Amino acid sequence: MKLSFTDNLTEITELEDFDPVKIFECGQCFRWIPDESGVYTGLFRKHAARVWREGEKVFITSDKETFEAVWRDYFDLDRDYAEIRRMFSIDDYMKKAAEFGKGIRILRQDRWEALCSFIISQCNNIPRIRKIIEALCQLHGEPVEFEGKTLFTFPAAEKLAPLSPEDLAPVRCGYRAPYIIDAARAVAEGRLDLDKLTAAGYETALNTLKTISGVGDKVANCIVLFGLQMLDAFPKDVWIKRALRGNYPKDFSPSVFGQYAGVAQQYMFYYARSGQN
DNA sequence: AAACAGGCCTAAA
DNA sequence: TTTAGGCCTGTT
Repeated sequence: MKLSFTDNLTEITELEDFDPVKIFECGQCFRWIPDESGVYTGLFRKHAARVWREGEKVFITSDKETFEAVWRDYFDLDRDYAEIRRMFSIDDYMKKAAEFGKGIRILRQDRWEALCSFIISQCNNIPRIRKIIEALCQLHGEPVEFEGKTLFTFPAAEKLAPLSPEDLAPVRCGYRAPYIIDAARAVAEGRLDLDKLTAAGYETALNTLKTISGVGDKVANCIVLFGLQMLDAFPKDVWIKRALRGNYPKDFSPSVFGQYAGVAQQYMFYYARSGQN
């Protein structure tokens, strides 16, 4: 990976494994929106940017300082995904999935946002998940002025904690409203300290998250993977279950994919959903 | 129109 | 410990 900076633009070259379309559309996040030419706009906390790829170059509208403080970490740029993909040549299906998903990276997302987002994702489809999260941000997030437009941050737990489920009615999240508020209260009151979960280890983190109502095994694994960067977590949604059923023995354990099983999961999810197999 | 969508919760075997 | 039914809402 090679970096060069101008005033408000970071240019990355010599980095094969960075495809904005796959990163933002592979299902790990819901708030990066493309324009008609494939340029994505989004935020991490209060930091907004546009991101796109032209041939061998990746661009992020960010000065050097913000890139080093925010985006380098957010895009997990110090991890070698090409090397990870090589480790997945252990079986034919996974090899194809990793080739197909080449360019995906696991974002280091905000934990609280990941918790809420995957509560919302349950029994839901992606367009509606996006819509609900966007409404939540517009109604309760903080405005951020960016290139002449107003974007909104993901609302802080403290902001949602005092609300009632009825207050969330305009968000149209249905029966998930009390789940979101429960989670917000747990975080705001300090009962759930997301920052301490990483040190607690996988099992403890998973079980702690599952004490929040509306967070079961699948959602908890998503939070652990996308919010806590435990890349061995392997959330099993219906697509993954289908892929496993069709291509692996019944007693198959994702632990054969090792410490990056979660990355394997993401390649597999993206591949399964693409309908290419 | 009825079923389904990146589950979870509760009650009941 | 596993299984069925219900749940908000929007789309097909």
